[in-house]
Amino acid sequence: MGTSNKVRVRFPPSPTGFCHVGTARMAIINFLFAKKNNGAVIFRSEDTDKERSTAEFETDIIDSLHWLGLEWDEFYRQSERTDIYRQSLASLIASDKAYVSEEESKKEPGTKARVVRLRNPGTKVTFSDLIRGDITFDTAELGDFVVARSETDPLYHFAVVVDDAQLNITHVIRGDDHISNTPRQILIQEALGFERPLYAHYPLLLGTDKSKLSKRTGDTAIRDYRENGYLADAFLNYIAILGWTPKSQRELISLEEMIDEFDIGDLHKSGAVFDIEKLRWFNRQYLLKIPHQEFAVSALGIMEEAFSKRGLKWNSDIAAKLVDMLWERISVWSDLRQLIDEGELDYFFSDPTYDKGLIPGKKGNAESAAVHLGALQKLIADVPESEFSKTDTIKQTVWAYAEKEGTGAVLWPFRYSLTGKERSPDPFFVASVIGKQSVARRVSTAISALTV
RNA sequence: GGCUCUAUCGUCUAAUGGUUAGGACGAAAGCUUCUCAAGCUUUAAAUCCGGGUUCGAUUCCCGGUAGAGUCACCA
Repeated sequence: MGTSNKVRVRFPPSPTGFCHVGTARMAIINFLFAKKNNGAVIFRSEDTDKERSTAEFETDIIDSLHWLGLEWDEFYRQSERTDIYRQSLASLIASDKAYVSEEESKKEPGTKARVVRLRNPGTKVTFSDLIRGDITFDTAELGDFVVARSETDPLYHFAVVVDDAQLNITHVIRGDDHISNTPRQILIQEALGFERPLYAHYPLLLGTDKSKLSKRTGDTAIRDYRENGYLADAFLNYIAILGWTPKSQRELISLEEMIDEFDIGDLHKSGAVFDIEKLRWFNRQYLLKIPHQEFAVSALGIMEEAFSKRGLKWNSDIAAKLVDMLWERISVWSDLRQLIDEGELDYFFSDPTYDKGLIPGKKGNAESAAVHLGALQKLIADVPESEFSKTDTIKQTVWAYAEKEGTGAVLWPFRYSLTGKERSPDPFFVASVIGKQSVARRVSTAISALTV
Protein backbone atom coordinates (compact mmCIF):
# COMPACT_ATOMS: atom_id res chain seq x y z
CA MET A 1 0.00 0.00 0.00
CA GLY A 2 1.53 3.31 -1.06
CA THR A 3 1.49 6.48 0.96
CA SER A 4 -1.26 7.86 -1.24
CA ASN A 5 -3.53 5.21 0.19
CA LYS A 6 -2.80 6.17 3.74
CA VAL A 7 -5.92 6.88 5.75
CA ARG A 8 -6.39 10.57 6.43
CA VAL A 9 -9.30 11.96 8.42
CA ARG A 10 -10.14 15.42 9.63
CA PHE A 11 -11.28 17.34 12.72
CA PRO A 12 -13.08 20.29 11.15
CA PRO A 13 -14.50 22.36 14.01
CA SER A 14 -15.86 25.79 13.42
CA PRO A 15 -14.51 28.17 16.07
CA THR A 16 -17.79 29.92 16.61
CA GLY A 17 -18.32 28.69 20.15
CA PHE A 18 -16.64 26.78 22.95
CA CYS A 19 -15.73 23.17 22.32
CA HIS A 20 -18.89 21.22 22.91
CA VAL A 21 -19.73 17.60 23.51
CA GLY A 22 -20.54 17.00 19.86
CA THR A 23 -17.16 18.35 18.78
CA ALA A 24 -15.45 16.05 21.24
CA ARG A 25 -17.37 13.08 19.94
CA MET A 26 -16.53 13.92 16.35
CA ALA A 27 -12.89 14.08 17.33
CA ILE A 28 -12.95 10.84 19.31
CA ILE A 29 -14.56 8.83 16.53
CA ASN A 30 -12.21 10.21 13.89
CA PHE A 31 -9.25 9.72 16.17
CA LEU A 32 -10.10 6.09 16.92
CA PHE A 33 -10.60 5.36 13.24
CA ALA A 34 -7.31 7.02 12.27
CA LYS A 35 -5.29 5.29 14.97
CA LYS A 36 -6.84 1.94 14.23
CA ASN A 37 -5.77 2.31 10.60
CA ASN A 38 -2.39 3.90 11.19
CA GLY A 39 -3.75 7.01 9.59
CA ALA A 40 -3.24 10.71 10.03
CA VAL A 41 -5.51 13.27 11.65
CA ILE A 42 -5.84 16.71 10.12
CA PHE A 43 -7.14 19.50 12.33
CA ARG A 44 -8.83 22.12 10.19
CA SER A 45 -10.24 25.23 11.76
CA GLU A 46 -13.26 26.14 9.66
CA ASP A 47 -13.26 29.84 10.24
CA THR A 48 -14.74 31.08 6.99
CA ASP A 49 -17.47 32.85 8.90
CA LYS A 50 -15.43 35.90 9.81
CA GLU A 51 -18.10 37.43 12.00
CA ARG A 52 -18.59 34.51 14.37
CA SER A 53 -15.16 32.91 14.45
CA THR A 54 -12.73 33.94 17.18
CA ALA A 55 -9.24 32.96 18.28
CA GLU A 56 -10.55 32.39 21.79
CA PHE A 57 -12.95 29.72 20.64
CA GLU A 58 -10.28 28.09 18.52
CA THR A 59 -7.96 27.95 21.51
CA ASP A 60 -10.70 26.50 23.65
CA ILE A 61 -11.34 23.75 21.13
CA ILE A 62 -7.66 22.90 20.87
CA ASP A 63 -7.24 22.89 24.66
CA SER A 64 -10.33 20.79 25.21
CA LEU A 65 -9.32 18.14 22.71
CA HIS A 66 -5.81 18.01 24.12
CA TRP A 67 -7.30 17.65 27.58
CA LEU A 68 -9.14 14.57 26.36
CA GLY A 69 -5.85 13.16 25.14
CA LEU A 70 -6.51 13.66 21.44
CA GLU A 71 -3.84 14.80 19.02
CA TRP A 72 -3.40 15.57 15.34
CA ASP A 73 -0.67 15.45 12.77
CA GLU A 74 -1.40 18.55 10.71
CA PHE A 75 -3.10 21.84 11.40
CA TYR A 76 -4.77 24.26 8.98
CA ARG A 77 -7.00 27.30 9.08
CA GLN A 78 -9.39 27.92 6.24
CA SER A 79 -8.94 31.66 6.62
CA GLU A 80 -5.30 31.16 5.58
CA ARG A 81 -6.14 29.12 2.52
CA THR A 82 -8.36 31.51 0.61
CA ASP A 83 -5.95 31.68 -2.32
CA ILE A 84 -6.43 28.00 -2.92
CA TYR A 85 -10.20 28.38 -2.92
CA ARG A 86 -10.03 31.37 -5.26
CA GLN A 87 -8.03 29.43 -7.79
CA SER A 88 -10.50 26.57 -7.74
CA LEU A 89 -13.37 28.99 -7.99
CA ALA A 90 -11.77 30.74 -10.95
CA SER A 91 -11.18 27.47 -12.78
CA LEU A 92 -14.74 26.42 -12.14
CA ILE A 93 -16.02 29.65 -13.63
CA ALA A 94 -13.57 29.43 -16.52
CA SER A 95 -14.84 25.99 -17.41
CA ASP A 96 -18.41 27.28 -17.10
CA LYS A 97 -19.25 24.77 -14.38
CA ALA A 98 -20.19 27.78 -12.31
CA TYR A 99 -21.15 31.32 -13.12
CA VAL A 100 -21.27 34.73 -11.59
CA SER A 101 -24.75 35.96 -10.95
CA GLU A 102 -25.59 39.54 -10.23
CA GLU A 103 -28.56 39.76 -7.92
CA GLU A 104 -29.92 41.47 -4.88
CA SER A 105 -27.83 40.76 -1.80
CA LYS A 106 -29.54 38.68 0.84
CA LYS A 107 -27.22 39.91 3.52
CA GLU A 108 -27.71 43.54 2.66
CA PRO A 109 -31.09 43.91 0.97
CA GLY A 110 -31.28 46.71 -1.51
CA THR A 111 -27.67 46.34 -2.65
CA LYS A 112 -26.39 44.29 -5.54
CA ALA A 113 -24.09 41.32 -5.10
CA ARG A 114 -22.10 39.14 -7.48
CA VAL A 115 -22.57 35.64 -6.08
CA VAL A 116 -21.20 32.49 -7.70
CA ARG A 117 -23.63 29.73 -8.51
CA LEU A 118 -22.86 26.18 -9.53
CA ARG A 119 -24.40 24.90 -12.74
CA ASN A 120 -26.30 21.99 -11.26
CA PRO A 121 -26.73 19.12 -13.69
CA GLY A 122 -29.68 18.05 -11.55
CA THR A 123 -28.87 14.37 -11.49
CA LYS A 124 -29.56 11.78 -8.86
CA VAL A 125 -26.58 11.31 -6.56
CA THR A 126 -25.99 8.10 -4.67
CA PHE A 127 -23.22 7.65 -2.18
CA SER A 128 -22.35 4.67 -0.08
CA ASP A 129 -22.22 5.44 3.62
CA LEU A 130 -19.96 3.22 5.71
CA ILE A 131 -22.52 3.19 8.51
CA ARG A 132 -25.83 3.35 6.67
CA GLY A 133 -25.31 1.91 3.22
CA ASP A 134 -26.46 3.57 0.02
CA ILE A 135 -28.19 6.92 0.26
CA THR A 136 -29.71 8.57 -2.81
CA PHE A 137 -30.72 12.18 -3.36
CA ASP A 138 -32.34 13.91 -6.28
CA THR A 139 -30.22 17.04 -6.59
CA ALA A 140 -32.58 18.78 -9.02
CA GLU A 141 -34.35 20.47 -6.14
CA LEU A 142 -31.09 22.10 -5.07
CA GLY A 143 -31.09 24.26 -8.18
CA ASP A 144 -28.02 26.30 -9.06
CA PHE A 145 -26.99 26.80 -5.47
CA VAL A 146 -24.58 29.49 -4.33
CA VAL A 147 -21.01 28.34 -3.68
CA ALA A 148 -19.38 31.70 -3.00
CA ARG A 149 -20.44 35.11 -1.76
CA SER A 150 -18.27 36.61 -4.47
CA GLU A 151 -15.52 35.52 -6.81
CA THR A 152 -13.08 35.77 -3.89
CA ASP A 153 -15.18 34.73 -0.94
CA PRO A 154 -16.07 31.02 -0.92
CA LEU A 155 -18.78 29.51 1.23
CA TYR A 156 -18.43 26.56 3.59
CA HIS A 157 -19.36 23.79 1.16
CA PHE A 158 -16.89 24.98 -1.42
CA ALA A 159 -14.03 25.36 1.05
CA VAL A 160 -14.72 21.94 2.53
CA VAL A 161 -14.67 20.18 -0.81
CA VAL A 162 -11.49 21.89 -1.95
CA ASP A 163 -9.77 21.23 1.37
CA ASP A 164 -10.79 17.61 1.57
CA ALA A 165 -9.36 17.06 -1.89
CA GLN A 166 -6.20 19.12 -1.44
CA LEU A 167 -5.44 17.54 1.91
CA ASN A 168 -6.06 14.06 0.55
CA ILE A 169 -8.78 13.24 3.02
CA THR A 170 -9.77 9.61 2.51
CA HIS A 171 -12.63 9.31 5.01
CA VAL A 172 -15.16 11.97 5.88
CA ILE A 173 -16.58 10.89 9.22
CA ARG A 174 -19.13 13.30 10.63
CA GLY A 175 -22.51 13.65 12.30
CA ASP A 176 -25.60 12.72 10.37
CA ASP A 177 -26.72 16.33 10.35
CA HIS A 178 -24.36 16.48 7.36
CA ILE A 179 -26.10 13.76 5.36
CA SER A 180 -28.16 16.27 3.46
CA ASN A 181 -25.05 18.37 2.78
CA THR A 182 -23.31 15.48 1.14
CA PRO A 183 -24.98 15.53 -2.30
CA ARG A 184 -24.27 19.23 -2.57
CA GLN A 185 -20.62 18.65 -1.78
CA ILE A 186 -20.42 15.77 -4.22
CA LEU A 187 -21.76 18.02 -6.97
CA ILE A 188 -19.01 20.55 -6.30
CA GLN A 189 -16.47 17.73 -6.17
CA GLU A 190 -17.55 16.41 -9.54
CA ALA A 191 -17.52 19.85 -11.10
CA LEU A 192 -13.95 20.25 -9.90
CA GLY A 193 -13.01 16.78 -11.05
CA PHE A 194 -12.00 15.59 -7.58
CA GLU A 195 -12.09 12.06 -6.30
CA ARG A 196 -14.85 11.22 -3.90
CA PRO A 197 -13.79 10.33 -0.36
CA LEU A 198 -15.55 7.63 1.63
CA TYR A 199 -18.33 8.88 3.84
CA ALA A 200 -19.54 7.76 7.24
CA HIS A 201 -22.33 9.56 9.06
CA TYR A 202 -22.81 8.66 12.67
CA PRO A 203 -25.94 9.65 14.60
CA LEU A 204 -26.09 12.75 16.71
CA LEU A 205 -25.96 12.84 20.47
CA LEU A 206 -29.36 13.67 21.88
CA GLY A 207 -30.60 15.69 24.82
CA THR A 208 -33.09 14.24 27.28
CA ASP A 209 -35.88 15.51 25.04
CA LYS A 210 -34.44 13.37 22.23
CA SER A 211 -33.53 16.32 20.08
CA LYS A 212 -30.02 17.27 19.03
CA LEU A 213 -27.92 17.96 22.11
CA SER A 214 -27.62 21.70 22.58
CA LYS A 215 -27.17 24.34 25.21
CA ARG A 216 -30.89 24.18 25.74
CA THR A 217 -30.78 20.54 26.74
CA GLY A 218 -27.85 20.64 29.13
CA ASP A 219 -24.24 21.58 29.61
CA THR A 220 -22.52 21.19 26.30
CA ALA A 221 -19.21 22.98 26.76
CA ILE A 222 -16.31 20.68 27.52
CA ARG A 223 -14.77 23.40 29.67
CA ASP A 224 -17.76 23.19 32.01
CA TYR A 225 -17.19 19.49 32.61
CA ARG A 226 -13.52 20.12 33.08
CA GLU A 227 -14.15 22.89 35.58
CA ASN A 228 -16.60 20.75 37.48
CA GLY A 229 -13.89 18.20 37.97
CA TYR A 230 -14.84 15.47 35.57
CA LEU A 231 -11.83 13.35 34.69
CA ALA A 232 -10.72 13.42 31.08
CA ASP A 233 -10.41 9.63 30.85
CA ALA A 234 -13.88 9.10 32.21
CA PHE A 235 -15.40 11.67 29.92
CA LEU A 236 -13.61 10.26 26.89
CA ASN A 237 -14.68 6.74 27.78
CA TYR A 238 -18.33 7.62 28.21
CA ILE A 239 -18.57 9.67 25.03
CA ALA A 240 -16.85 6.96 23.02
CA ILE A 241 -19.13 4.25 24.29
CA LEU A 242 -22.26 6.28 23.51
CA GLY A 243 -23.31 5.03 20.12
CA TRP A 244 -20.58 2.48 19.78
CA THR A 245 -20.17 -0.97 21.31
CA PRO A 246 -16.60 -2.29 21.36
CA LYS A 247 -16.06 -5.88 20.27
CA SER A 248 -15.45 -6.96 23.84
CA GLN A 249 -18.70 -5.25 24.89
CA ARG A 250 -16.88 -3.70 27.82
CA GLU A 251 -18.10 -0.32 28.97
CA LEU A 252 -15.06 0.63 31.02
CA ILE A 253 -12.29 0.66 28.48
CA SER A 254 -9.05 2.55 27.98
CA LEU A 255 -8.14 4.60 24.94
CA GLU A 256 -5.62 2.00 23.79
CA GLU A 257 -8.20 -0.74 24.07
CA MET A 258 -10.73 1.36 22.20
CA ILE A 259 -8.31 1.84 19.33
CA ASP A 260 -7.66 -1.85 19.27
CA GLU A 261 -11.32 -2.76 19.16
CA PHE A 262 -12.53 0.04 16.91
CA ASP A 263 -14.45 -0.78 13.76
CA ILE A 264 -16.40 1.97 12.07
CA GLY A 265 -19.09 -0.52 11.09
CA ASP A 266 -19.87 -1.04 14.78
CA LEU A 267 -21.06 2.53 15.15
CA HIS A 268 -24.79 2.50 15.85
CA LYS A 269 -27.37 3.89 13.48
CA SER A 270 -29.68 5.57 15.94
CA GLY A 271 -29.04 8.53 18.17
CA ALA A 272 -28.13 8.14 21.82
CA VAL A 273 -29.30 10.32 24.69
CA PHE A 274 -26.47 11.87 26.66
CA ASP A 275 -27.16 10.76 30.24
CA ILE A 276 -25.43 12.84 32.87
CA GLU A 277 -26.15 10.23 35.56
CA LYS A 278 -24.28 7.57 33.70
CA LEU A 279 -21.43 9.98 33.05
CA ARG A 280 -21.26 10.55 36.79
CA TRP A 281 -21.06 6.80 37.33
CA PHE A 282 -18.23 6.53 34.83
CA ASN A 283 -16.43 9.36 36.53
CA ARG A 284 -16.75 7.66 39.89
CA GLN A 285 -15.22 4.47 38.49
CA TYR A 286 -12.23 6.46 37.28
CA LEU A 287 -12.01 8.45 40.50
CA LEU A 288 -11.77 5.18 42.39
CA LYS A 289 -8.83 4.15 40.24
CA ILE A 290 -6.54 7.05 40.96
CA PRO A 291 -3.75 6.47 43.48
CA HIS A 292 -4.53 7.27 47.08
CA GLN A 293 -1.88 9.92 47.46
CA GLU A 294 -2.97 11.70 44.33
CA PHE A 295 -6.58 11.66 45.41
CA ALA A 296 -5.64 13.02 48.84
CA VAL A 297 -3.63 15.91 47.42
CA SER A 298 -6.44 16.94 45.10
CA ALA A 299 -9.14 16.54 47.73
CA LEU A 300 -7.22 18.57 50.28
CA GLY A 301 -6.59 21.33 47.78
CA ILE A 302 -10.25 21.55 46.86
CA MET A 303 -11.33 21.48 50.49
CA GLU A 304 -8.98 24.22 51.57
CA GLU A 305 -10.03 26.43 48.70
CA ALA A 306 -13.73 25.87 49.33
CA PHE A 307 -13.38 26.48 53.06
CA SER A 308 -11.38 29.63 52.66
CA LYS A 309 -13.89 30.91 50.14
CA ARG A 310 -16.51 30.63 52.86
CA GLY A 311 -14.21 32.33 55.36
CA LEU A 312 -14.18 29.36 57.70
CA LYS A 313 -11.23 28.21 59.75
CA TRP A 314 -9.18 25.48 58.20
CA ASN A 315 -7.52 22.53 59.88
CA SER A 316 -5.43 20.36 57.62
CA ASP A 317 -4.96 17.61 60.23
CA ILE A 318 -8.69 17.09 60.47
CA ALA A 319 -9.14 17.40 56.73
CA ALA A 320 -6.58 14.67 56.14
CA LYS A 321 -8.66 12.26 58.21
CA LEU A 322 -11.67 12.96 56.03
CA VAL A 323 -10.15 11.90 52.73
CA ASP A 324 -11.11 8.22 52.73
CA MET A 325 -14.63 8.94 53.90
CA LEU A 326 -15.04 11.52 51.15
CA TRP A 327 -13.70 9.16 48.54
CA GLU A 328 -16.67 6.90 48.88
CA ARG A 329 -19.16 9.74 48.82
CA ILE A 330 -18.34 11.69 45.69
CA SER A 331 -18.59 10.94 41.99
CA VAL A 332 -17.14 14.18 40.67
CA TRP A 333 -14.86 16.76 42.30
CA SER A 334 -17.64 19.31 42.20
CA ASP A 335 -19.56 17.06 44.63
CA LEU A 336 -16.88 17.79 47.20
CA ARG A 337 -17.13 21.54 46.69
CA GLN A 338 -20.88 21.26 46.95
CA LEU A 339 -20.65 19.30 50.20
CA ILE A 340 -18.54 22.05 51.70
CA ASP A 341 -20.60 24.91 50.28
CA GLU A 342 -23.71 23.35 51.75
CA GLY A 343 -22.06 23.11 55.16
CA GLU A 344 -22.15 19.33 55.27
CA LEU A 345 -18.61 19.11 56.60
CA ASP A 346 -18.66 22.07 58.99
CA TYR A 347 -19.09 19.99 62.15
CA PHE A 348 -15.72 18.37 61.63
CA PHE A 349 -14.10 21.76 62.05
CA SER A 350 -16.32 23.62 64.49
CA ASP A 351 -19.06 22.88 67.01
CA PRO A 352 -22.54 22.54 65.54
CA THR A 353 -25.74 24.13 66.71
CA TYR A 354 -28.70 21.98 67.66
CA ASP A 355 -32.35 21.77 66.95
CA LYS A 356 -33.47 20.62 70.37
CA GLY A 357 -36.34 18.56 69.00
CA LEU A 358 -34.00 16.49 66.85
CA ILE A 359 -31.60 15.40 69.57
CA PRO A 360 -33.56 12.36 70.83
CA GLY A 361 -34.24 10.84 67.42
CA LYS A 362 -37.21 8.65 66.61
CA LYS A 363 -36.41 5.90 69.09
CA GLY A 364 -36.29 8.05 72.19
CA ASN A 365 -37.47 11.20 73.96
CA ALA A 366 -35.80 14.19 75.57
CA GLU A 367 -35.58 12.47 78.91
CA SER A 368 -34.04 9.24 77.68
CA ALA A 369 -31.67 11.11 75.41
CA ALA A 370 -30.34 13.15 78.31
CA VAL A 371 -29.83 9.98 80.33
CA HIS A 372 -28.02 8.18 77.50
CA LEU A 373 -25.82 11.14 76.67
CA GLY A 374 -24.90 11.41 80.33
CA ALA A 375 -23.94 7.75 80.40
CA LEU A 376 -21.87 8.10 77.21
CA GLN A 377 -20.11 11.09 78.67
CA LYS A 378 -18.86 8.93 81.55
CA LEU A 379 -17.85 6.04 79.33
CA ILE A 380 -15.91 8.31 77.02
CA ALA A 381 -14.16 10.06 79.85
CA ASP A 382 -12.41 6.77 80.59
CA VAL A 383 -10.91 6.43 77.12
CA PRO A 384 -7.31 7.64 77.12
CA GLU A 385 -6.54 10.50 74.75
CA SER A 386 -4.00 8.36 72.92
CA GLU A 387 -6.66 5.77 72.03
CA PHE A 388 -9.18 8.28 70.81
CA SER A 389 -8.14 8.35 67.20
CA LYS A 390 -9.21 4.73 66.85
CA THR A 391 -12.74 4.34 65.60
CA ASP A 392 -12.92 0.77 66.90
CA THR A 393 -11.93 1.73 70.41
CA ILE A 394 -14.66 4.33 70.64
CA LYS A 395 -17.16 1.91 69.23
CA GLN A 396 -16.23 -0.80 71.72
CA THR A 397 -16.45 1.66 74.58
CA VAL A 398 -19.99 2.61 73.72
CA TRP A 399 -21.35 -0.53 72.14
CA ALA A 400 -22.34 -2.64 75.12
CA TYR A 401 -24.32 0.21 76.60
CA ALA A 402 -25.97 1.05 73.28
CA GLU A 403 -27.01 -2.51 72.71
CA LYS A 404 -28.49 -2.81 76.17
CA GLU A 405 -30.46 0.44 75.93
CA GLY A 406 -31.37 0.21 72.28
CA THR A 407 -28.94 1.26 69.58
CA GLY A 408 -31.32 3.73 68.00
CA ALA A 409 -32.13 5.45 71.26
CA VAL A 410 -28.45 5.81 72.17
CA LEU A 411 -26.61 6.25 68.90
CA TRP A 412 -28.86 8.81 67.30
CA PRO A 413 -28.50 11.34 70.15
CA PHE A 414 -24.78 10.63 70.26
CA ARG A 415 -24.31 11.21 66.55
CA TYR A 416 -26.59 14.21 66.48
CA SER A 417 -24.84 15.84 69.39
CA LEU A 418 -21.55 15.52 67.54
CA THR A 419 -22.79 16.67 64.13
CA GLY A 420 -26.03 18.60 64.50
CA LYS A 421 -27.09 16.77 61.35
CA GLU A 422 -29.84 14.27 60.68
CA ARG A 423 -27.56 12.65 58.14
CA SER A 424 -23.86 12.11 58.53
CA PRO A 425 -21.20 9.43 58.84
CA ASP A 426 -21.38 7.30 61.98
CA PRO A 427 -20.62 8.83 65.38
CA PHE A 428 -17.53 6.69 66.03
CA PHE A 429 -15.83 8.02 62.96
CA VAL A 430 -16.83 11.59 63.71
CA ALA A 431 -15.64 11.25 67.30
CA SER A 432 -12.28 9.88 66.23
CA VAL A 433 -11.78 12.79 63.87
CA ILE A 434 -12.74 15.66 66.17
CA GLY A 435 -11.00 14.29 69.25
CA LYS A 436 -11.83 13.68 72.88
CA GLN A 437 -12.08 17.31 73.98
CA SER A 438 -14.57 18.21 71.29
CA VAL A 439 -16.66 15.12 71.92
CA ALA A 440 -16.92 15.86 75.60
CA ARG A 441 -17.79 19.47 74.98
CA ARG A 442 -20.42 18.75 72.32
CA VAL A 443 -22.12 16.03 74.33
CA SER A 444 -22.40 18.23 77.34
CA THR A 445 -23.71 21.13 75.27
CA ALA A 446 -26.36 18.81 73.86
CA ILE A 447 -27.32 17.65 77.35
CA SER A 448 -27.80 21.18 78.55
CA ALA A 449 -29.79 22.02 75.43
CA LEU A 450 -32.12 19.16 76.38
CA THR A 451 -32.51 20.07 80.00
CA VAL A 452 -33.07 23.79 79.62
C1' G B 1 -44.48 20.71 4.24
C1' G B 2 -40.28 18.39 0.72
C1' C B 3 -36.08 15.39 1.16
C1' U B 4 -33.07 12.05 4.26
C1' C B 5 -32.23 9.00 8.39
C1' U B 6 -33.84 6.09 12.58
C1' A B 7 -37.03 2.64 15.75
C1' U B 8 -35.31 -3.53 21.96
C1' C B 9 -36.65 -1.80 29.51
C1' G B 10 -37.10 5.49 31.72
C1' U B 11 -31.78 5.85 29.51
C1' C B 12 -27.23 3.34 27.09
C1' U B 13 -27.33 -1.31 24.78
C1' A B 14 -26.65 -7.25 23.65
C1' A B 15 -28.72 -11.31 21.04
C1' U B 16 -31.33 -14.75 17.77
C1' G B 17 -35.61 -17.23 12.02
C1' G B 18 -37.17 -21.18 17.74
C1' U B 19 -34.05 -17.80 24.30
C1' U B 20 -37.06 -17.54 30.84
C1' A B 21 -35.04 -11.41 25.13
C1' G B 22 -29.02 -10.72 28.47
C1' G B 23 -25.99 -6.63 30.63
C1' A B 24 -25.08 -1.40 32.38
C1' C B 25 -26.99 3.46 34.48
C1' G B 26 -31.11 4.99 37.10
C1' A B 27 -35.34 3.29 40.35
C1' A B 28 -37.47 0.14 44.31
C1' A B 29 -36.80 -3.52 48.40
C1' G B 30 -33.74 -6.24 51.85
C1' C B 31 -29.02 -6.93 54.39
C1' U B 32 -24.93 -4.53 56.30
C1' U B 33 -23.69 -2.01 64.29
C1' C B 34 -28.73 4.74 64.73
C1' U B 35 -29.11 8.38 60.06
C1' C B 36 -26.57 9.17 55.45
C1' A B 37 -22.96 7.31 51.88
C1' A B 38 -20.52 3.05 50.00
C1' G B 39 -20.96 -2.29 49.42
C1' C B 40 -23.76 -6.91 48.74
C1' U B 41 -28.43 -9.43 47.33
C1' U B 42 -33.09 -9.19 45.05
C1' U B 43 -37.16 -7.01 42.16
C1' A B 44 -39.83 -4.12 38.55
C1' A B 45 -38.96 -2.56 33.63
C1' A B 46 -38.43 -3.37 26.49
C1' U B 47 -38.60 -5.87 20.94
C1' C B 48 -43.75 1.04 17.91
C1' C B 49 -48.35 -0.68 15.03
C1' G B 50 -50.48 -3.56 10.88
C1' G B 51 -49.87 -6.89 7.03
C1' G B 52 -46.75 -10.54 4.28
C1' U B 53 -42.96 -14.71 3.87
C1' U B 54 -42.39 -18.91 7.29
C1' C B 55 -43.96 -24.75 10.90
C1' G B 56 -42.23 -20.46 13.72
C1' A B 57 -40.56 -13.22 13.23
C1' U B 58 -38.36 -9.11 17.86
C1' U B 59 -35.03 -10.63 13.71
C1' C B 60 -36.45 -10.82 6.61
C1' C B 61 -40.06 -7.85 3.18
C1' C B 62 -43.97 -4.10 2.54
C1' G B 63 -47.05 -0.31 4.52
C1' G B 64 -48.21 2.85 8.38
C1' U B 65 -46.94 5.61 12.81
C1' A B 66 -43.59 8.18 15.70
C1' G B 67 -39.05 10.72 16.46
C1' A B 68 -34.85 13.18 14.57
C1' G B 69 -31.91 15.82 10.95
C1' U B 70 -31.88 19.14 6.94
C1' C B 71 -33.93 22.43 3.57
C1' A B 72 -28.90 30.14 3.88
C1' C B 73 -25.20 34.92 0.16
C1' C B 74 -24.09 30.01 8.62
C1' A B 75 -20.84 26.25 9.48
